Amino acid sequence: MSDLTLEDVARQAGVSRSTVSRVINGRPNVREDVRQRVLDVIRDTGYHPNVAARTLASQRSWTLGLVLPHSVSFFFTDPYYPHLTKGIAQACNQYNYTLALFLVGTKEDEEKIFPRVARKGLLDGVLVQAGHHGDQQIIGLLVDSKMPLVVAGRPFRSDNVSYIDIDNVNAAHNAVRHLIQIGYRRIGTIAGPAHSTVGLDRKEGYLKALKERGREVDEALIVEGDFTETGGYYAMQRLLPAKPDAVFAASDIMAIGAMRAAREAGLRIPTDIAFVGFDDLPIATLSDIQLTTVRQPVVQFGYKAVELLLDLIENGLHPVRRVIMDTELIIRDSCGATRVR
Amino acid sequence: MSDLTLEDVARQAGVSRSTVSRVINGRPNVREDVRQRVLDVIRDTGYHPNVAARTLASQRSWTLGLVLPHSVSFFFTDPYYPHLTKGIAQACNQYNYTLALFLVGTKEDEEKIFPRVARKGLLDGVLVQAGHHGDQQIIGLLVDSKMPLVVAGRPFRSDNVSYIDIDNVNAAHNAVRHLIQIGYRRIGTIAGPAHSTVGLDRKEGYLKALKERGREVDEALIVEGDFTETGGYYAMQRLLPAKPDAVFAASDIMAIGAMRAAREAGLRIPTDIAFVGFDDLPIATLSDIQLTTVRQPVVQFGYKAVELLLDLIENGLHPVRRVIMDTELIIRDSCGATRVR
DNA sequence: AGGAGTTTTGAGAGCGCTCCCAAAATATCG
DNA sequence: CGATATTTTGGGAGCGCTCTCAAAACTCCT
Repeated sequence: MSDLTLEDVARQAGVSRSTVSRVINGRPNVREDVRQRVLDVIRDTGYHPNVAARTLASQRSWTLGLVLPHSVSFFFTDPYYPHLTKGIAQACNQYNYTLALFLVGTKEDEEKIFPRVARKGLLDGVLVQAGHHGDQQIIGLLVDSKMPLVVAGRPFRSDNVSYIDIDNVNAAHNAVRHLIQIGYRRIGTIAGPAHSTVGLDRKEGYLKALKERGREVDEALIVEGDFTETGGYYAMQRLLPAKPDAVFAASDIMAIGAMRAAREAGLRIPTDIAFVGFDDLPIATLSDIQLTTVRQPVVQFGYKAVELLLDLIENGLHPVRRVIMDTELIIRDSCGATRVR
Repeated sequence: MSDLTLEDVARQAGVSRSTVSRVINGRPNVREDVRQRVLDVIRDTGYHPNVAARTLASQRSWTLGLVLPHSVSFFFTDPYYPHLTKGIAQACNQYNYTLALFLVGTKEDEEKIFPRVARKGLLDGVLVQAGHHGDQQIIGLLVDSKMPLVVAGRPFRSDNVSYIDIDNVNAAHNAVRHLIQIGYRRIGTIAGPAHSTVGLDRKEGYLKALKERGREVDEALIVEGDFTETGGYYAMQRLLPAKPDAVFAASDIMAIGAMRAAREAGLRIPTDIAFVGFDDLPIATLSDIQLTTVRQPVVQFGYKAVELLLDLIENGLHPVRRVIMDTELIIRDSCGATRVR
């Protein structure tokens, strides 16, 4: 608790500031007995280096920023984000970094936050959750400032930016192909918003699966949701008149909402209508009917994103890195594959 | 982008470092035209002060820490926490503070995080989400270190610590009284864990309401959940044999789980069994049946917690502050009050 | 115009650390 | 055993800012 300085420790250990600094930073060229003596003093006094001083002198803050742009205001409605945050926080703990969280709520927030984030001195690197048109500004700012940056999710303009993503097209493709194979004829989709790469990619996968089998694409079977439960609910209501016998939702939470709407309309799942979600969050197994869904490794995704960022910090921004993580289709009850058809 | 320093700005504006510093910090005693000149240079150059240097010199980091101890590992299962975080982040943005997030996952995390948090230099103040036995250690550490500290939720030992909470006893009391007034006879509760103050307080409110009406307390009608959906589900299954006609759940998410169990057991809500939750998160209105619940101002709660912390930082740690926020019973369908009985 | 009071300005000393460099101590070898 | 190579150590400058204090520049009186 004492406000000890390096100096104090040095004096007590009978060595110089430099030596203590070496010990603290685990650098070589310190005689073993001296190192031990210093370590003892540090333990006894409960000394901890002053972060600000260290940052100033070394130009390294050991702090990473996580920016959640306004576009992820559904941070609070989609459990995906807490899980992602968990992975990120875990990695930060692991690598002894502090995590600074920037939740952009309003335009004014942006003005306050963006300069802070883009400026050296506070952050060693930044993670941005993106994939939305509106996120281009902060990404551009960060790229220009040469701040080490990893985007979680494919950004719209991805030249010169390192990002980590899953293969959304492929994952969606697999999911829909599965529905086709089971034998569904009228497969609808609740897509994500058109201004998000995730939404676009998953829809593309859906279309790809249909076309591959020579199916005609019925626009009435494609509706857009906003990655919220309520959004899924209303999307489903719009989808209902087109009489789908199966629905691929671009997120679990929308699938949940959609199933609610289906049930309200008197449909039984999966007898009357099948559902496949995306994410495989715990919530997928909590509804009355177990949701078939695309599992993506959310927590590891966050963890990996941090590791990628550290790589950029250590080894330079170029060449730009790309990481694509694997997904897996988890078959449960809601798609009807588990019962005889 | 440039790595400008105060010095550079001063030179360009033809003044001294001190004057620029005054301008930046909005201090008086700068001639208006000089101030303007400096401001212009700052704008033109895009200068931003180096955070580390400022922190070192002023002993103020303009950073607040949010510690989510291991006990809130359900950070990821209960939407309460994201909402709380939102309020906290909003306030930080508002007051120009940076928010550092410490998610304690494991014992090893504690060892890394606790010293970092308790040490001056990184944080100006700390917010701890608590109310769990296991949280006493970090609270004690922080109190000892004289770090400005606000606990969100009543801690077990609250002497010498400033905290913010809602009146859980009273809120639960109201909710259960409401059920009694409607006419339910066998009111059960799914309480929170006994090692949490929230769990204890809400249970106390439940008991208080029963006793007030001279009802006998049937231990079979009291089961414990863990603030997860699954926990609520299993708790309800244990409760079912006792044949309750109404259930007060200590959180919305547990109420959701409990209702799922009730439905599976063939009970209709609220005809056969009524439910009241606690929190009034958006999720309360998303199940097939609208949940009657105790509304607590989660987002404002977080916001207020930050304001309280800033008060401690500005005006000293003593006297210890206590803030209790109001709750409100929101009557919807699940309690059966909206239909004739 | 001169002096007291007030406001504005700048010099300089830190804040607590890192890191370079040279000096001191130790090891190595012919 | 002295000369050279190597390792260990400490001094000092500097990271970019704040803040005190005294000097300089203005006010406002009489």
